[in-house]
Amino acid sequence: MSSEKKTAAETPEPAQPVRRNFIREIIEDDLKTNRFEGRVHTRFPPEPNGYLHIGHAKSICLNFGMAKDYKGLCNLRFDDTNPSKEEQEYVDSIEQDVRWLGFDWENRLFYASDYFDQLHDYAVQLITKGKAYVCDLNADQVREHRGTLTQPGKDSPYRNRPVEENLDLFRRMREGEFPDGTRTLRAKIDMASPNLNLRDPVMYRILRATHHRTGDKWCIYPMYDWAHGQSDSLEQITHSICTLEFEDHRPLYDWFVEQLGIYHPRQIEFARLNLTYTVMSKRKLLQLVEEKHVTGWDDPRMPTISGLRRRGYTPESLRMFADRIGVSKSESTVDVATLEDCLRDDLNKRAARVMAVLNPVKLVIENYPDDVVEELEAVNNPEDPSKGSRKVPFSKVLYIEQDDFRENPPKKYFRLSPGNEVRLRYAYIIKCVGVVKDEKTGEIVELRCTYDPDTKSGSPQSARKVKGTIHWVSANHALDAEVRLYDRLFRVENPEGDNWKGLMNPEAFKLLPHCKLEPTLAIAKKQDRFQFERLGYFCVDDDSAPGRLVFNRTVTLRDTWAKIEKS
RNA sequence: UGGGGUGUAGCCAAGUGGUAAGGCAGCGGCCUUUGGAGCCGCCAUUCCCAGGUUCGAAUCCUGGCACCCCAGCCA
Repeated sequence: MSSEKKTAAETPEPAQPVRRNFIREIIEDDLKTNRFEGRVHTRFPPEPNGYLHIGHAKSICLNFGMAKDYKGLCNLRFDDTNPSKEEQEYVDSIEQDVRWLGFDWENRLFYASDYFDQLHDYAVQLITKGKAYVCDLNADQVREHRGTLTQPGKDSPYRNRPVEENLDLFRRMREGEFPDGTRTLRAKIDMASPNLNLRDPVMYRILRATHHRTGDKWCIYPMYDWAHGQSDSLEQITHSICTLEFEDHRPLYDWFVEQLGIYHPRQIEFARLNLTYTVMSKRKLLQLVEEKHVTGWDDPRMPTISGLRRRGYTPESLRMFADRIGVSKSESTVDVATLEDCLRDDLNKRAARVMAVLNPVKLVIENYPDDVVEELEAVNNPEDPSKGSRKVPFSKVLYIEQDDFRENPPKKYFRLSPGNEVRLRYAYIIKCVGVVKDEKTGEIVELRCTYDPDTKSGSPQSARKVKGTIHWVSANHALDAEVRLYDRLFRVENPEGDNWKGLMNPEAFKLLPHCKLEPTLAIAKKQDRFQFERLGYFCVDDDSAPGRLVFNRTVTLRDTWAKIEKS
């Protein structure tokens, strides 16, 4: 975004007509009433305790997207207040993922830990005002005093310590005089509040853990509620967008900034994303990784951004998805078909078409000369003529897909069967005249066909129509490749309950070690994406190397035949 | 049975007192040298339920019901 363009007074109307949502309404209202001097400044605040998933992508698109649409800014801030769970590996992956998604925080990369000193000073201020106290209760005792959902809590016996004593104790907490968990600093609010977050919430706990950025400087660490709002305030955030479960925390968020008398951002909550056939909680994703149910955070079956990237999803398709599903406050589970459609929509326009045979069966054209190789013209992308065409070698011996031949074809089967004709894409119409089987297993090992030389694609006499067109590769020219077929991680829409791991889809990964590809693919580079005609979209996997090609299936094409056959 | 939220089609989601957008899925059809793509059509007499206000209610009022979140020194 260029920095020169902001005429402060003009209404920062979104450039394109965009989908309305309640957050835009709030922002536009705040702009109208000049609540934040016409500024819009958001932030994406991940905790670096795991890899980002597609639910985070929704939040990233929302936060960066709102900032962009209203000519504002969006910060990246790591919420790193719990060193026992956070690691540098995670911050690195998060930065990479946000960037890959297409967003830029420019020079505004922050950490809650940047504010540890300031937060400490703020805490001293609250103590001095009599609004916070050091509590000697241990965790169990604090719980006992908290009361229940229906019963008020009891005041801590340490609640009314003199300010001087609190100041002294807090200093000694910070200096490491007390063991972990023996004391906390608590806000003095209301132990009888119906909102449990207001029953004297803990602000600091004693925790001896090495922080990935501050090392061993601190042995007390701020809690989320104490750190988050103040960080927002320090960064002059206008709209602090978070998920629904923090709605109950908003009174506390507001209470802290008001007691401190500092700049007051506005917290807005929206519903987190759920997707069918997968799990989204960080806890469960971590478990899948640690227990080796998947190969890692970037396993192509994972709903993580790195998994989707490796699977072959594009940033564009993920942004399109975020846009399509919208933002609201009602709990929702989006059909994964919506995601898949976004990918197809994007790649249909961009991905080069190519022919690949995943489950090959040999096909011999009996009346085709033994030693001839024709170079046939094939269109690279019918949706985009500017992508031109390429030459594909054709010869007497080919491979076709096992699925494209049926000895006993069902009704409406348009592909090859004994005595039937089919077009070989970009080549000739052929007829099946024989089937060679393995004597022992009965398995079909070879199809014998004849071709009609008058039907060459593009030739004037090629107008003859047949019902089906199938893809093929020339056996002598084919490249060998490994193809990894991926599908939904779980067998059921909503994998819940204690047995959720038992609901995993054993078919989510299938290895095809010997697929046959047209020779064009020899130059495919990592992350290149293609449409394998009639099959789906595929990308070159990170494991791929020259001479050892590895492709991942990102998503299949829509398959009308599969539907017909099912019914 | 405390507090905070949410209920519009199979799944998302607009709608802000004037007569139910859009997308996904599904279903028909056209077209097609990808059973792809594209195109056309269908898909809520009704908005959780019941009353009420109004000429007029998904929108306002009253009373119910259902579901989600909160009792970490996690975020």
